[in-house]
Amino acid sequence: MTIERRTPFSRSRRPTIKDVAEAAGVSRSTVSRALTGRGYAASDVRERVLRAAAELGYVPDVMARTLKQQVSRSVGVLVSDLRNPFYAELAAGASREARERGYTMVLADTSLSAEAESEAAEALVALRVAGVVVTPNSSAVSTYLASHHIPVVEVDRQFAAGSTDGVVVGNRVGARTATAHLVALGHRRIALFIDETDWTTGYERYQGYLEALGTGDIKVDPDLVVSSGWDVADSRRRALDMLRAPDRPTAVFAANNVLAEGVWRAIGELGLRVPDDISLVAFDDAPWMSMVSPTVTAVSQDTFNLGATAVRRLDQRIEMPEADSVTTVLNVRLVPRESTGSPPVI
Amino acid sequence: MTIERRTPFSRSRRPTIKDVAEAAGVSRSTVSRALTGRGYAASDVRERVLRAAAELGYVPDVMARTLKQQVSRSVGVLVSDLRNPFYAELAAGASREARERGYTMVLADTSLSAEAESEAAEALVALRVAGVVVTPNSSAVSTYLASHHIPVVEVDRQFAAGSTDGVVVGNRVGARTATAHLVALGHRRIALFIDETDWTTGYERYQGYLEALGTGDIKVDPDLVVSSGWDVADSRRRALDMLRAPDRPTAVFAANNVLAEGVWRAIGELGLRVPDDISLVAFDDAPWMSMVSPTVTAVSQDTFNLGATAVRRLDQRIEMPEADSVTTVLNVRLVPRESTGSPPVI
DNA sequence: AAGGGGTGTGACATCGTTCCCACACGGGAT
DNA sequence: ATCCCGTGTGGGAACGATGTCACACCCCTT
Repeated sequence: MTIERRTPFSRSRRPTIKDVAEAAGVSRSTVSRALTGRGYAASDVRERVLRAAAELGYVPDVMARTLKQQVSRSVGVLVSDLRNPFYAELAAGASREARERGYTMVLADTSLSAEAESEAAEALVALRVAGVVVTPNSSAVSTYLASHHIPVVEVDRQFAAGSTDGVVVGNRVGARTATAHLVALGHRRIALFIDETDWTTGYERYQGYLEALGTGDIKVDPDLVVSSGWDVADSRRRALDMLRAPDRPTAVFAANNVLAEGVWRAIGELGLRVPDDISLVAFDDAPWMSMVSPTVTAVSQDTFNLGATAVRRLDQRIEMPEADSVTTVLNVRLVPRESTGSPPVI
Repeated sequence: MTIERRTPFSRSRRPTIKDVAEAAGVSRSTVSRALTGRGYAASDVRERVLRAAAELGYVPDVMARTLKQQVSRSVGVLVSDLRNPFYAELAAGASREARERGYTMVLADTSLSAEAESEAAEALVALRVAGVVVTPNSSAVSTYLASHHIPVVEVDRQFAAGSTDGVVVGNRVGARTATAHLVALGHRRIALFIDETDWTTGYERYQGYLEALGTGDIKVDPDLVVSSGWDVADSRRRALDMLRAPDRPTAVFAANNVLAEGVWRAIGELGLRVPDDISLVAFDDAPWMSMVSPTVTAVSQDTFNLGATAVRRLDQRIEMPEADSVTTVLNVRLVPRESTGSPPVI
């Protein structure tokens, strides 16, 4: 006679499909069929299985399921900086859409570091995610993930247009509209603050700026185009330098919300009146822009939708891996506010 | 003679440990030992294995590993609303700390909905995460996860203090300090805008408010305590009502950044001068508060650190599941700005 | 009575990894 | 010569779920 001894963990072990099977008095296969709804299961048996599963608090192990099925229901989302409301909102949109489509979202903040980005990408490969949405810092991620046959959607900016899907906004049009708005008000010395012009985002906003100047018959002054760093402090410093000069511009177009904040702070510190002394228009409408006084004219992008659209695109790509890659361009909208007016009369 | 035919997928199949083993001419066991560093492996063999793995672009399958080892290296993070800078920053902190400790982060935005929260919790159980950080909306999540033996850290607010870990800020002290600041300036009609008083956060901020009034020998006027909804619009509406009344308060303490925004907007719309007509102090220092004019006095919490600390706590809990539960209280700091001054003389 | 179809169930291999165990080899001690 | 140890390697059984396949019914038809 043997004494059945429970291990100390038997009570605390997570119930598996086997436990449910025993409780319901059927085989594991039957439990699987009853719970997933694939294959036969008599209604009374199904009933019994469901009850047993509920009683035990059984939750199928996604790991085991994915391992067996070789397809997972989670997506990776890689954003540059959650503290920037732009990325936060984008992530929020991605989160909502992912949830709606039954994906779990693995999110990493890559802090604008290429290293963190690669690390995160590798983790996503290891997790066998079904796809990845990324605001890329280089072409490395897309290439790497592509080599592992993981669908990628680049969002906000593109490094691998043509070979991977992208969801971006009308950067060129937006920048052109913003600059043209200034031109129409009579400005001719219009500065551009921009972080990079290598990425599609920066490049196109730059082009839009140039186009608007061209249309207005304004010669481009290279001194008025500032390639600032990526943080508020740097942008502020550069803005202080520029605005202290005697031949300062009468208007500034800041190519994103961070740069805009730097310029805005510099303007405040120098005691310049907006828009009487200087006009300001920003690309990307951050919450503070409609709260400060005067409010800041901005090109507004539907950032939440940007994230949601990216996940939607990713889902479609997962469904149809072989379809041609698509770049979706979302519209932007100029929101005129108080920070833009006629240039000062000299 | 047979023609070897590659299946269409042979090139695209992800390399497994078996492929590495064959390429290196050793067994799977040896590859595993060489790559993980657990167990013997001659240095030349290790070398060969490493090279083979790199060449094939082999990335171990986390699913399979977790399934075998029964412990995962990912944590779940459940936040209420990524569009609120408070939660975004908290998530950013959690993300950084998770990365540093070698966890991948599964994040879900629960949109303040109990249903989304439960759904997300179930997904996390299915994923067999090692632990969960949550800004809870009810005690349900903690209870549910506890029943599955998944460690939980409640952050910002607590529903299961005593049985689960928590990381919160000094709500009572912060609220008392903020209110006392107003009292010290001479205010006696001080309104409180608060969303809920059922949750620890709201309850304690309320208590702090009461304490400061008590210390200042001020009778509490229930009409001045507004239980507003959770959005800007509602808070604004309530503020408009209150501030239009003839016996309006001379100061408002808004218990979070959303309520503060509503009140701030209402003040602006009514054309009241701050702080001459009315003073405003907020709990939770959102970016806009230091940008608007006049700047807004606020109780600042180190939100990023809140998220980071929560993950750190979770990691410790995962290491020592049986230790007593701990509630960590982070300090807050009153940042006096321009929105608070002496009450108007009647 | 034999056959056949529909219905329902269970055995078992499988996914990719880990890790316990067995074992092989060489050298040193007895 | 035997034993034992240290070093290194491979075999094979798990982990939990799925799904194919075989098969056992029962009822109906011929």
